Amino acid sequence: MPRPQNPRASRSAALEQPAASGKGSPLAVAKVRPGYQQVADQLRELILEGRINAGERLPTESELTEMFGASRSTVREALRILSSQNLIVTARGAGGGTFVSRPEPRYVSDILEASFGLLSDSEHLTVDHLLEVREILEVPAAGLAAVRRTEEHLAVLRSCFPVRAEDASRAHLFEGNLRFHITIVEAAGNMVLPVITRPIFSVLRTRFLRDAAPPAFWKRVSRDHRDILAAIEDGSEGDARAQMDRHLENLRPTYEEIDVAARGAPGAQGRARAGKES
Amino acid sequence: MPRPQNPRASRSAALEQPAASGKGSPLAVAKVRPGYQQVADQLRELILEGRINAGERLPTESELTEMFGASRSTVREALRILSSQNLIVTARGAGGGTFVSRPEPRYVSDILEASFGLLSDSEHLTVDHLLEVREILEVPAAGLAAVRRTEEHLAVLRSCFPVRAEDASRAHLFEGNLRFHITIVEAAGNMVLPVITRPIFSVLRTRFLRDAAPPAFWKRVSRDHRDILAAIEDGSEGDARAQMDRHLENLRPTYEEIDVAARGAPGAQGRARAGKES
DNA sequence: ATGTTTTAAAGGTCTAACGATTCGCGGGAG
DNA sequence: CTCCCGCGAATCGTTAGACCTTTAAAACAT
Repeated sequence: MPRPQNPRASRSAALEQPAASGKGSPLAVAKVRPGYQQVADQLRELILEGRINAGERLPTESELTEMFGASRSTVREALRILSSQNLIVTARGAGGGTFVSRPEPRYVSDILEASFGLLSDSEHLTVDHLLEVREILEVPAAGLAAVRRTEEHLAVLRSCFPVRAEDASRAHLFEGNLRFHITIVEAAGNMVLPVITRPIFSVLRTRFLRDAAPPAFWKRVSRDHRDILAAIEDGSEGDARAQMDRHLENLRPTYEEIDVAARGAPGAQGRARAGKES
Repeated sequence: MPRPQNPRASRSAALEQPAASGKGSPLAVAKVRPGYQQVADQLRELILEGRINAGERLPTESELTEMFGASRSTVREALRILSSQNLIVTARGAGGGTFVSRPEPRYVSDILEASFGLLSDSEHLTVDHLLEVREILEVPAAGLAAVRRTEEHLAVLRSCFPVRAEDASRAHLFEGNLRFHITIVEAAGNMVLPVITRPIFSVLRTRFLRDAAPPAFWKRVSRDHRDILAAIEDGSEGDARAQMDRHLENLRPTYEEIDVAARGAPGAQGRARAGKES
């Protein structure tokens, strides 16, 4: 292999205005942008400005082709860009077309998860950082949840405990764990919190915890959760914060041990393998 | 206009596995997915799994065409999807090709900003929620910054104050404001914090504050900032938290007044207009 | 009325070029 | 020998046109 590695400039694109005509060199010019980028930028502008409202239909691909003076392929590539940013959805058939998407929080979480996952590989995003963010977010969230939770939230929280010991697989245990914490941040009544918390949770699991925690760990988690739930049931903000804080402190050592072990023993898991496909 | 509105199902796509073969109906089948989605999904998998590392080159479009048994158009649409998720970058010319992108935190912020902006329109994401998240994030961040800040951070923070009164335009004032807060969360030493804080800041400005704040507001901001800076210079975690908390409480009324005013007086600004293009 | 067939609109896919950009190499000028 | 220029190849960017598939609604038959 002849060093493929790093090509030329990074050429950000994606979410930038073509402008950049500000100060600096008096000969500042805009870099050439591919047609599909220009089309995508303009359409995104229209959507973000609210010129086309959620649920409304965009012109057909043929019409866009005419409007922009570009070929259908170019227009379609622009539409793929927008659709992968969840700004539009497409439907085939007679009443079909391209529609401005109603934003769904779940999409944002998915994107964040992919991004954090990559950042945790190459940039300096460590397990400590992620746990720190969990503390920053979930401790206040637990406090708010104690005040704002509904009966439905409490019901879900009570259902997050393993029913029969040893029946639950690791995956199952983690599922309950995830649901417990996500429900709490949802009960805090602020949409932003679950959107951010969920991807951090996922990354912590897939890249760091990796189902390697011992049963004792899950025992402790279960006990902690009971205490947290009790505080939230009581509606005691301070107590809920304290319990959540304690809980997150408790599980930090396990995450760090597993992380260190994974680093020490190479060839353990998934990332950075030299693929040898068929 | 014959009611364009909401087409059929939302058809999430984007970041899902084709699987879904689990429990539920015994006749569970996978929905038909367009070719470009399948190609994008597979390539994304390869990248996220680390089978292809950052900076490495993917096969050329012609090779992918052969590998997937799809036309070049289809492959290219898949590549556009991945590039808009900042997983790849493309370079033209001889040594060119498609390269796995090194993730940059800034991209994540851009995506979050667009997403939060849309959510603040149609979903229940209010100015109160955003301010609440700022408190949750920035109060602990200020505390951490007081402990972890370097001299460089302090230098930047000191440069964020308006030099001459009335010289600074609203945009300029906000720029300094933004830089001050972002620098603090950066000084906290946790990459995740600025990534999340920046888009929240931007959305608060563009959708709620809209440069409508009176000079008295900016006076107060400036005074608060001085107090916060002093606490961070002192290295006093508790003090820094307290000052930041107070600051955010101080500016809440202004945001809310402007928000209410904008709602009360229609036709004020940008979003939700019935477009009438040429 | 109700069920079936036809039709037309729209996105999805394919093919086959040609254009534009960039790197590296080789030849000519100094 | 060195430097510069230009040429060619590799690769993405763009176009044009055709055909397929899906879907809703209109037309038709029962």
